[in-house]
Order: sequence, then C-alpha cells, then structure tokens
Amino acid sequence: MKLIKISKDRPLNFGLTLRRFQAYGEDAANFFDGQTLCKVIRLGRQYFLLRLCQNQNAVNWHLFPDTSDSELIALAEKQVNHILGLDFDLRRFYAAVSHDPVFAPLINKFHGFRPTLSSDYFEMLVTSISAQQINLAFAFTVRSRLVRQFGKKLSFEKKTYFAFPTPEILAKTDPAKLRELQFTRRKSEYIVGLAQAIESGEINLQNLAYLSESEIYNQLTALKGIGRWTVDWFLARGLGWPQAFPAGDLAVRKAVQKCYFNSQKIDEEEIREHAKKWGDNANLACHYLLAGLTITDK
DNA sequence: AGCCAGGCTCTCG
DNA sequence: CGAGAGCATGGC
Repeated sequence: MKLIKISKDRPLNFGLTLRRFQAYGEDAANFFDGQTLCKVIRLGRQYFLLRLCQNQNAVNWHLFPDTSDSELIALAEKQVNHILGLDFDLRRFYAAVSHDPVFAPLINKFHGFRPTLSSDYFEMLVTSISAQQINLAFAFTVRSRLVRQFGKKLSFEKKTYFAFPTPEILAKTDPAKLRELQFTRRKSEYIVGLAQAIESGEINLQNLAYLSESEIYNQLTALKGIGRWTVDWFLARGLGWPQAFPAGDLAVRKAVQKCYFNSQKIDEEEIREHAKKWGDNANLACHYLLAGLTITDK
C-alpha cells in the first residue's frame, strides 16, 4: 500500500474530484462509490486492480494482485497522479483569481477540486466520441456496455471489474457489434476506425504529447469522428495542458455565458477569445466554471 | 409531443 | 467555402 499526502501546499478534495465517475450514472471503467475508486489498469503487460481511497490527510492506494516490482509501482503512482489531477498547480490558480468576483466563490466552495486526467489516451478519445451530441447519462450507459462487453475482467472480493477495452480488441470488432450496444452507426465506425488506426501505426497516441498544438490537432482531426471539441478535451483531460480550454463545449459555453455575458448566446470564437485571459490557468478555470454550473445550480 | 443533449460528417448551393 | 440535414435515443 502507498500513501500520498494531502497538504495545504497541494490541496485535494477527493470526493469532488472523482465525482464525475458517479455523477452521470454507472461508469464501468471507473467504479466509484463515493469512497473508493476501483479501476483496472494495465502496467507493463499485466492487469491490476487499482484501489484508491482517502484516509484523513492522505490518499491510500494499492494494487491487486500486490507487487513489489518498483517499476510497476512507479507506473501506478504516475497513474494515480493523473487520476487525481495532482500535477495541476491549484495554488497558482487560486492566487490569480482570488479577487475575481466570478471565481472567488467557486474556489472557496470547491477548494481542492481537480480535473481528473486519463493516462489511457485511447480511453480518453473513445469516451469523448461516445459523449458527442447526446446527454452524458446516456453516453455513460452506452460506454459502460462497451467496457463490460470488451474489457478485460478482473475479480476482487467477489466483485468483477473491467479494464477499458484495448485498441487490439476493438480493431478486430465488427462495428455492427457496437451498434447493438446503441452507439450510433457512425460512432461505431469511428471507434473501430480509431482502434484500427492505432493498431496499424497510422497514429501513435503516445507520441502526441511531444507535438505542437496544431500538429496534434491535424493528426487527430484527420481521423473520422474526431473534431475540434474532442481534441480540446484530449488536450484538457488527456494531456492535461494547463492552457487547454474546450470553448466549443456546450456546458462550458453555458457557464461562460452565464457568468460573463448575462446568459446571452455567445459564439465559440468569442468564448475562445474570452478564455485567453486565463492563460495557463484556463484548464482549471474551465473545470471550476463547469463545477459551478453543474453543482451549484441543482 | 417535441426539442434538446458537454459534435461530427456529408451534401448541397 | 458556409449553411443545414442527419445521426439515435433518453430525458424533461
């Protein structure tokens, strides 16, 4: 078992950060009951169940089956960091907006809230594709069916958990099988197409982290089913870019319109322009605005 | 009932 | 090019 300390220098609101794994219904790949997050991850060539929970001023995590392999432990620790968004600089963000009339109440109410990142870029993209143009609850339902159907199974304490399906598996899958899970015909083709592009080497997702924004944008949007919105979320919650801001996102637009434009409709480019003032805090600003919209208003 | 969901592609004009 | 239809289905 490993510990990660929570301190004033690096605050973390565990429940709020992981809230999105249960706020829209079941997430079969990220099982969170409000206390413990259970996620099947791949380290090297082996699958493990990662369990993560809060205990006082620390986060406890451990792997099942247990391992003493220090390389695997280091990989797992990196994933824990991503999942909890621990690399974001909250203090810098809070300092920058502490006197801002919009953000002051948000950073107070949501102190320690962090965007959760996905280390699995394929999972990140498929998750975005599944959420295009439908309500999130339905998106989670359909995606969970995909996970149960094609994800590696792992049992622990009489419960079964599922890894997110690999590109290898989905590349060999008939899109009609995904259509049966109630993905649209198009989305079924996009997901299988993406998996095949990865398998064939047409695209290397791991390599994207080293490219410029325009190169990432060009490479990803060359794939069917991936547009600007999906790339923006990939930058924000996949690569964790501090300056990422998904200005085309419907909920983000609503939040910005509500907070800064008296709820008037503003087009995407204006919102993108407006977000520039947040600079390297844009990603955090985006997530706090969203939290304010989806949590305060209900 | 009908319109909208944390979009993207394809087809027209 | 830019606008507009089509996708599929749950929720309000």
